[in-house]
Amino acid sequence: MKKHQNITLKELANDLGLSISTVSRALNDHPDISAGTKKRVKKLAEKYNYVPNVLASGFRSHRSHILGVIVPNISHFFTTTILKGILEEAERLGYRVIISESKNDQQKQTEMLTTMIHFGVDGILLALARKTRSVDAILKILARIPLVMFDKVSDKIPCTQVVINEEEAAYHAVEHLINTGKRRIAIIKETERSFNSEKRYEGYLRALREYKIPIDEKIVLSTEDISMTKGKMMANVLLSLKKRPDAIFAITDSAAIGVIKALNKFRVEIPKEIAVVGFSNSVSSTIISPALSTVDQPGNKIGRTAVKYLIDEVEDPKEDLITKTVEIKTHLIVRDSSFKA
Amino acid sequence: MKKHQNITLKELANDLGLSISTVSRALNDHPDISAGTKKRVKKLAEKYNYVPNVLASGFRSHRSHILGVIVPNISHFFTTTILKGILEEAERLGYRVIISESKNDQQKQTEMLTTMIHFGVDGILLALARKTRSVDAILKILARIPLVMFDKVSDKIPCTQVVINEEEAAYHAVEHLINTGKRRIAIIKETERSFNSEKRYEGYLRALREYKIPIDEKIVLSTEDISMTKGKMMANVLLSLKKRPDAIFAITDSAAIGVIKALNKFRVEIPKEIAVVGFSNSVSSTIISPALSTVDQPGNKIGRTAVKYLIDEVEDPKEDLITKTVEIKTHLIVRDSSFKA
DNA sequence: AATTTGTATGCAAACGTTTGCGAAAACGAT
DNA sequence: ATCGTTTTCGCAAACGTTTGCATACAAATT
Repeated sequence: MKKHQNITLKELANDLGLSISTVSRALNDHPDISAGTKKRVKKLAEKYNYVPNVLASGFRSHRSHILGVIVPNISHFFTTTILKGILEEAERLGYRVIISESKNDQQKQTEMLTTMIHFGVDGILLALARKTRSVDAILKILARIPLVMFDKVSDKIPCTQVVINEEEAAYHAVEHLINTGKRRIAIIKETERSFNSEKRYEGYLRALREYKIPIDEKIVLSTEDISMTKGKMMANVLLSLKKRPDAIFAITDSAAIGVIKALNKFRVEIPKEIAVVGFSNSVSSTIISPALSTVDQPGNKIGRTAVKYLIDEVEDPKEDLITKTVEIKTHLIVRDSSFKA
Repeated sequence: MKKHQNITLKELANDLGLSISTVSRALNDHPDISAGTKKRVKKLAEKYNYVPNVLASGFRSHRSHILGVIVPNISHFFTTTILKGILEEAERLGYRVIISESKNDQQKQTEMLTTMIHFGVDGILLALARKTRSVDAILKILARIPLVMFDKVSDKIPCTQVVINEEEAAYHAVEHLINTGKRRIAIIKETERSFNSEKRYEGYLRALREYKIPIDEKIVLSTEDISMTKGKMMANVLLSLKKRPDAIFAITDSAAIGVIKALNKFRVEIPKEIAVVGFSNSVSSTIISPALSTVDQPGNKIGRTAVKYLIDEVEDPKEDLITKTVEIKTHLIVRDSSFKA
């Protein structure tokens, strides 16, 4: 017999000789209830190990205390660090988290958004699927429940967004290469209209501009579905150039690792001939040899702050939409694939 | 005004001139309702885009359609592949999944189990925290709601368990080394009473026994909190031996990678002098050079089957506890760290 | 003493669904 | 025509909580 034999408000009330409503209010610290009864009630509740039936109270008060999270791919290390942060903070604040993977499929993403609403989540955390063309569906969601975006965001959606300082991070990565004497710095970025890629490219451009290094289109490479394999391919392209670069900035660790593999294959000395810098500080960046210099993104903090802002909104809903961007600081980790300072 | 203006059963009933109960039953395919009305009801429900209020129905029927998952660490690649499988299968069957991390902390684990119950999950999927000494708390949970364990299990808990054929997988890994001519095969395993480690060790022993290779305690190494660093340390130990091994089987990819790093450092030729085989087929196994031979564990399948069995139990609860072990087949992936067949 | 104000508690409705039971309608068999 | 069956449906209770309103009593004001 698997029974929910949890004690209920009614039983507490009976035991105390009080009404259900008084007990309920006492437990919720309602100002109408005297300090004495509150204490009495809470003590007994404690003793009987009373926990409110979440389903019932959620049903009644339209609050499930569940947050929905949608990410493109749960397997990316960086994503898991964010999820860790989300889980920790949510649990700390008494919320549970349901997670879904959009697999970078826009349709799946909108589907998940609506089913999450139907499941009664109190708010949604969203990292946009790549190739999200239309944000209409998301705007509709936004009109119904609190939404906070993180990592993969869009400026077309008026909500609070928690991101890293992509542009600045990239700027510092490139600046680091410049500081170690590199002057012909290639970049490997994404073709598709990716928010993150664009920002990082901007940082790259600004660094070159500020250090008065001319921009050479020949070593600005773009690829779609950036990956290790694509990194290898792009490295091959760069190696075949008459004027080879002396450094490569890949906007993704996986691509950077592909680059290193290609350079290793052709016995190019890293970082002497060509230095390499990646982005994300994935586990693999310390596995590859030479170890990859990369930008560390504090995923945990991103997750925590995203949750914090979301719950703020859940518990104190605003009438109007506000666009707020919270930038989390990153920092560069210099390893053997580029010179130490 | 963020309102839930979802259509309800009542409104449907009014529109159709039927009672709420009839509409409810029609939508749930109750045999009492005629085919005609069912069709009528479903059509209108479709038209109005009716979705049952999950909170309400959950409250009433004691079914939340939410599954709880507890894993030690969400950041392990293998874990994320399992989670992927869990998410896919659960969503396919109309369930949501809430995930928690025990961080290998037994107390946290029991805490999470109870809060999950209080949150009204229909069933729980559990991968045991390392160092779970007492299973009492889990047995209590088991008495209340369906529980299925996976990956990290314990034979002290009478429930269905979905695992890989640890022993056989290890056997084949070692057999492979033997087939490539290796005769002095070291193993790096865990000290603590880890179910997985024990099983893999048994497989190692059986392989040696069956191929009549004597077991040398000197090259059976144990460590706690097995990791890359520990792998390096163990490799150093093995290299300092008078009679070095000609192969190392690490029961974990991370340890195996540590081994490779150490061997590389001392310019030991892999696999000629010493071959290395790991376990898990993590992403890093293709990043390290030489690429690591390892046992691939089909995480996705593990997740899917675990969910399947759990939902089976949820939807058709059994009176008695049954211990059933489901073994998912693995297969060895041979890469450059050992000889190709 | 009468009235007002304030404090502390209880009553009962409501949230949307499921479900046991009863009743009406339709049908068949006698 | 009568009775029994079966089919199809509605009534109403129940799940545990929250909350607007009413009530009771005490304290304070006039």
